[in-house]
Amino acid sequence: MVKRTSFEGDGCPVARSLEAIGDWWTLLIIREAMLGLSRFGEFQNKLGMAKNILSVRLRSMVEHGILATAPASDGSAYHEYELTPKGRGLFPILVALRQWSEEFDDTPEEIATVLVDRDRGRPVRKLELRAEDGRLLSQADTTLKLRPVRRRRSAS
Amino acid sequence: MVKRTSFEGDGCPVARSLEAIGDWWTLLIIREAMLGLSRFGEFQNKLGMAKNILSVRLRSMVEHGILATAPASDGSAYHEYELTPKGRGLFPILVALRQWSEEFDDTPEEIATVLVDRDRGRPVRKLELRAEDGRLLSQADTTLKLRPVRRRRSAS
DNA sequence: CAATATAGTTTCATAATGAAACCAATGGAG
DNA sequence: CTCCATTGGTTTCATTATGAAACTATATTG
Repeated sequence: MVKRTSFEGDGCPVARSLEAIGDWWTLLIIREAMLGLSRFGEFQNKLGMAKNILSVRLRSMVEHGILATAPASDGSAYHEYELTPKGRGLFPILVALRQWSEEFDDTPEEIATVLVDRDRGRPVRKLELRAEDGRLLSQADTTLKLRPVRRRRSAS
Repeated sequence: MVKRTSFEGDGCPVARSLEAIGDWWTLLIIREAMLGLSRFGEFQNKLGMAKNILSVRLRSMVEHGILATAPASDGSAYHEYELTPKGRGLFPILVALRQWSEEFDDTPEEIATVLVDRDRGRPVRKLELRAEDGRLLSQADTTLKLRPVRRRRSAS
């Protein structure tokens, strides 16, 4: 073993995202950040995780551009962690994970919360994958295509 | 340290799904399974991972009901791993991860593939989250609600 | 100024990961 | 039927990651 294998150079976009968020804690930290938490102690309290691990994770997330540090909004000398647009972009992943649990968990009655539409207070629909023309797609309706290699030209 | 913390009892559905698929390899194995791989050697070859780790992962996925073993379809005495409905249900998560990379990766030109609609061969749209009535929702349009605790009644 | 809270870092033990060697059961060639 | 390669693992061992607890430095509160 040299290192826990890294997927940085991999052409697979799934592998690439796992490189940044594919560990046990990162997505949970993101989830809490989306709910408004921003301070080290808040994360540590809410998640009950070891402080050294939290420290390492937060640093890594900042390096990956998922979180950014900012001076504390309450005027204190401490700083806080806030989601960048890249971090907020993880929302669909959290929703997908949630919906998978809701649909397939053996004991779904233990799930404490429901994601609702703020206006109506009604549960949201399942995530939908659609074709360009709007047709709903399932996995069987999709394929992977090699991305056209866009060669850079000297002029134009 | 006693154990790598488990999220089994947690009420958060995100944590619950991470319990099953929140490690470095599981989702990549799923991805390959969705592309049609089913044999131990195929996974090992394609992913280039250590055999002992693959062995542990496959066993865990079978235990979690994501994969099932079946007699080999080619008539040999070996068996193969195939996705269960629960496993196929992970598709939106893979799509969400892919789209996050596509949108936020620093070097998106390195991404090798595009997910297309099989009929037209055109790239799919971004995953859409909609309200019951069909309105498109962003994170800001949603909230978490406590799930009503459904008490079990003796009769009725 | 003393006490306490915040945000970490350090130290140490244990668990997970990975590479490589090993092994048992097929499957195939002759 | 016999020998050999392939498949599908397990075992062993070294290294890395994780976690609990103690420790520390700075900031805030009384």
